[in-house]
Amino acid sequence: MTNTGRPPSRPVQLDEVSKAIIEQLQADGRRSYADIGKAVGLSEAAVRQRVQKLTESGVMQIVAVTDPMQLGFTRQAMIGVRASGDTREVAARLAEIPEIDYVVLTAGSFDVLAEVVCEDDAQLMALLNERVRSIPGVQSTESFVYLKLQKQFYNWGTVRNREP
Amino acid sequence: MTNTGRPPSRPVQLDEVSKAIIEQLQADGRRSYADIGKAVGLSEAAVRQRVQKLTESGVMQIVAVTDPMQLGFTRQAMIGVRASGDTREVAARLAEIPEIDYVVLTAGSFDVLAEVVCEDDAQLMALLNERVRSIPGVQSTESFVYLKLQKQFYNWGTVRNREP
DNA sequence: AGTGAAACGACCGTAGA
DNA sequence: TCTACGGTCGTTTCACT
Repeated sequence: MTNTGRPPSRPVQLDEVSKAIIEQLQADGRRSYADIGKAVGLSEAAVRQRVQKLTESGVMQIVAVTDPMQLGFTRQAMIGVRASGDTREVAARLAEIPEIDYVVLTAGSFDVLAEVVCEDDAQLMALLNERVRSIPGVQSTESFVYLKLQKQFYNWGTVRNREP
Repeated sequence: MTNTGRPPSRPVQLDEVSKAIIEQLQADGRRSYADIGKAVGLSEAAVRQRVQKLTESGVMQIVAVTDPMQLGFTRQAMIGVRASGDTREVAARLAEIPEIDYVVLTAGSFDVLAEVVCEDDAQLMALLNERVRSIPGVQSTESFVYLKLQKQFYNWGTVRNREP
């Protein structure tokens, strides 16, 4: 169930049919295997076997996603963090914050990038000052407040953590 | 089907039961309504009605997500873009690039943030120089290569575009 | 790996509290 | 908005290719 995480010994090669199946499920994760079969030219059983293989091998996952905007989280931002010491610890601390839904360690002029989802500016400001900048090792932060999301396509990486 | 996008006239208030249903579907988007009903203490029909309402109103979506690592896309990076002129046009151009899965217009020292998913450094470099930095209006870019994804939780924003 | 068929279980519409 | 129930369709298993 849980994916091992890291590095693919050898990348999984998908044929056109599997890609088509994934596309169907990207449009609607609950589409029936029978419908998908009709769309890609395969029997229901064959589709189901492929989907099972894709999910069990950890290549694909079918999940619910929610719209933060409609739930009242109207303020989003990316926070760039510069840190001293072990940046993994800083990242782990950031990941503990429920309002932060995305944390990645990076090479570049930031050590960590974190995306926050807040209800308003006040919550964002409080979060930044009270819970982000107070983490030991955090030297400075830079915030990029979202104005408009232009494109979003779902991938997932090596870790999939629920909020703590 | 398509969500209107933007600003919630009034945020949707979810009760504990709906939150529990969403949690079930975040763990497994194909879990049956009957199973979910057992978990949250509701009949199958009631669960189905709530899920239908959540999806039709655009609060929730059930989709397949894939793991770029396992598919051979081992290089990911966030690109910060500084641009002159209309940043919306730059964002639109970035969104046309298939390897870019995430584009957001921001207020801050970058005008646009874009996440790229590449197979290797060579592809990333070519992408940056040939297709990003060549976009009219792009003044400078800064790249943050991903070392480790620490946390990821799925939300979706105002736009959900498939690759062009 | 894929197909086909039969048993089972999930899903859907409707009726009623 | 929930439960109850019957009809329909999807899913599962298995034998076969």
